[in-house]
Amino acid sequence: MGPATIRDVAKQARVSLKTVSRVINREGSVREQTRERVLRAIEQLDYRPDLSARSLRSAKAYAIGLVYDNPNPYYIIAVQQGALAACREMGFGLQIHPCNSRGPRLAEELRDLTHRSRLAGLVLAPPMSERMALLRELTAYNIPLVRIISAAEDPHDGFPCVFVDDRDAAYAITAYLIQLGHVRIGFLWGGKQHRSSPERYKGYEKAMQDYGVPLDEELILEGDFSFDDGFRGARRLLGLPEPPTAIFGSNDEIAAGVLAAARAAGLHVPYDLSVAGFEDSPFSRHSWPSLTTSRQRTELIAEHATRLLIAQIHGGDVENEGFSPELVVRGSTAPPRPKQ
Amino acid sequence: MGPATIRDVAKQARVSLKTVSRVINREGSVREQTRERVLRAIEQLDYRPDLSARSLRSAKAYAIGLVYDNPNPYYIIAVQQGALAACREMGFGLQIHPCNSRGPRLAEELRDLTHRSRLAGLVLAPPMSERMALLRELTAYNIPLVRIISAAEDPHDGFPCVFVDDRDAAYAITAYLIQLGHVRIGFLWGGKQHRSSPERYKGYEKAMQDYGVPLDEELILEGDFSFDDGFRGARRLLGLPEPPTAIFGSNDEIAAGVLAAARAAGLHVPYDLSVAGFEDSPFSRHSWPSLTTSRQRTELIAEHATRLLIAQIHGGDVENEGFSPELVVRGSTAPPRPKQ
DNA sequence: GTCACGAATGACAACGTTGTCAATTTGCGA
DNA sequence: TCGCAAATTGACAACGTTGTCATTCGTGAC
Repeated sequence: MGPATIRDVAKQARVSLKTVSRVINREGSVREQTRERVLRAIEQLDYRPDLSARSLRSAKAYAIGLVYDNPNPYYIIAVQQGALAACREMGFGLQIHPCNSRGPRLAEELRDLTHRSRLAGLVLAPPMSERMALLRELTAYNIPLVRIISAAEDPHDGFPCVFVDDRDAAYAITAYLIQLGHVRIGFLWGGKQHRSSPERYKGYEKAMQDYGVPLDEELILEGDFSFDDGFRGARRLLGLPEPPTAIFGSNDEIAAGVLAAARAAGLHVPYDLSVAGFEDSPFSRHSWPSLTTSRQRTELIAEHATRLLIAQIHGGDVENEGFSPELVVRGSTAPPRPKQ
Repeated sequence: MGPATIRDVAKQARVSLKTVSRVINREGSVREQTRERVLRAIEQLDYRPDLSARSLRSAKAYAIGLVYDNPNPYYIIAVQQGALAACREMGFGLQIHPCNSRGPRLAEELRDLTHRSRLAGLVLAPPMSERMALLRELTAYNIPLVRIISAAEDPHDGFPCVFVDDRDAAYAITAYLIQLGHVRIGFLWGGKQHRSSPERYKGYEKAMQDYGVPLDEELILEGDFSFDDGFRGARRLLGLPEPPTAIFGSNDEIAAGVLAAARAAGLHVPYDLSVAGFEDSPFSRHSWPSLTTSRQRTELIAEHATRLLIAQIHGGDVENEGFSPELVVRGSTAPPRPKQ
């Protein structure tokens, strides 16, 4: 005999199924005395409602999906933690769905997932959250969704989101480097498939322009968020006739690669070269020297996005919300060595 | 009108519900011609069976739970990936369940999870997988489970498992250091709540004994798998009158802390000090110098554990299986500097 | 004591699927 | 052509829950 059912509870408490149901769902219209009898029976039998049966009957869903395609474990774990926190609080389950953002039939895949598992909606992390075509398809399928995206301001494009101002954060880092006295500041791009990459670049560009520092194409290199990109990019920059005195990597992993390249070139960070990253991953704290970077409260952001999704499902008002990363100054940045 | 149901398919194909069900579940006893009509209808209506209804009726579950409490994102992501791979292949869903291994009512928590979400069973990662009391309780609740544990050999204790021979791996690393010529080899423990910690220590101890190298209590320090433990531990060891020429950290994070401490002390790794880690995390590749470590195929191990669980649920024979980590030699180890 | 009315409770159907078992059809030998 | 077993198909109940609606109960006014 498996777990107790509502039927067992009803029998034990000498009430009907429906009354037990009412107690469980706090519907009211149950006398205090009856309620207590039912609660005692639930306690005694260790009864827990079966989510399958419940969502089947009530046509409501009690789980949401978390969709991502991101190689960074720290990011993923933080997003999962945040989403789980919100889910647990709201009594929802969480179904994780790592997937290939370049897959050919992603919309169908997500729809199948949603229907098969009776998901109430989806939280989309970058870069899926930035595919307008995908968003439109999912919306056409009537799937509620909330995006986590990189944007300087509320996009007001009809798709609810939590947006992170990468541009502003990159601006802050660049401005900080400029204020330290740097003029030749290298920039290493992240992956182009993430919208945060151009956003971060725009922040860099804007700060350079605002402070009247000339942009030098030579100091700007493409990449894909990897350690190796940082290593190779830095090696190339440091080999220039007039190398940069500071390098801003689009994430901490790139910056870690830059640190390694600097060390290999015999340069002393931060005195010979300042290095800045982005993300505040443990890398940035444990590297030597520790990295100046930009802290995103990823867990909080994911939690908020999840809450937003659940509110939307409940038919509440849905207000997009923005988060600004904050500058974290550590040991990898210093004024440039005075020219001799 | 929501997603198509089996009823819609039946109507479209002009057959009974049951026949559609038979086609979906490959039960046979359906004429080829009928089968095709049904398949066409399924295709046209984009029908997907509802997992809630299915598991509700068939009393079978189509999802398993993955239970962990581990601060290491790389480990978690790898375990998730492996479990997901097996689940997808077998048509199962995966419910992740990070939890507090020291929680007071863990068994009840897991039972509730299992019942509420109709899970077919649980995959337990360390350290939950090592709590015999917990295992007994779950078994008493009739919850199928498979453990991922650290053990030198099949424990034959009645609880199915996939076991990883940490002891052997630690032996290999220690033996390698000894063969390089090291005699004073420091050992920094991992967290005591993980069985892999004493296992790794035993491997270290056995290698020292086998090679006739005296153990020195002074060189063996406790810790908890963290960067800071590595940093502090190394600082203490390096301050000894007769410091070690090599330090073996119980995981890569500890080893990264050791690297940082060595750098702070002005030592050149590997010439002044050899450092070895454990786990083959990206840390170990991206640190400077890159770390000699031990590679566990975590993803494969988790996939295998999941497969084992599903086989067990299907009532198949369940054979425990062992995995041996392999030694990965990189730049952080070298022969000791000859005494002057 | 009766009546009316709202609160409390219960009977029953339904959600989408599969298990059981009976009904129908098919194929094949006589 | 008929009979019969095997193959194919379908009717119906059931899984555990909640929605709908009817019924019963308790209470206060007359």
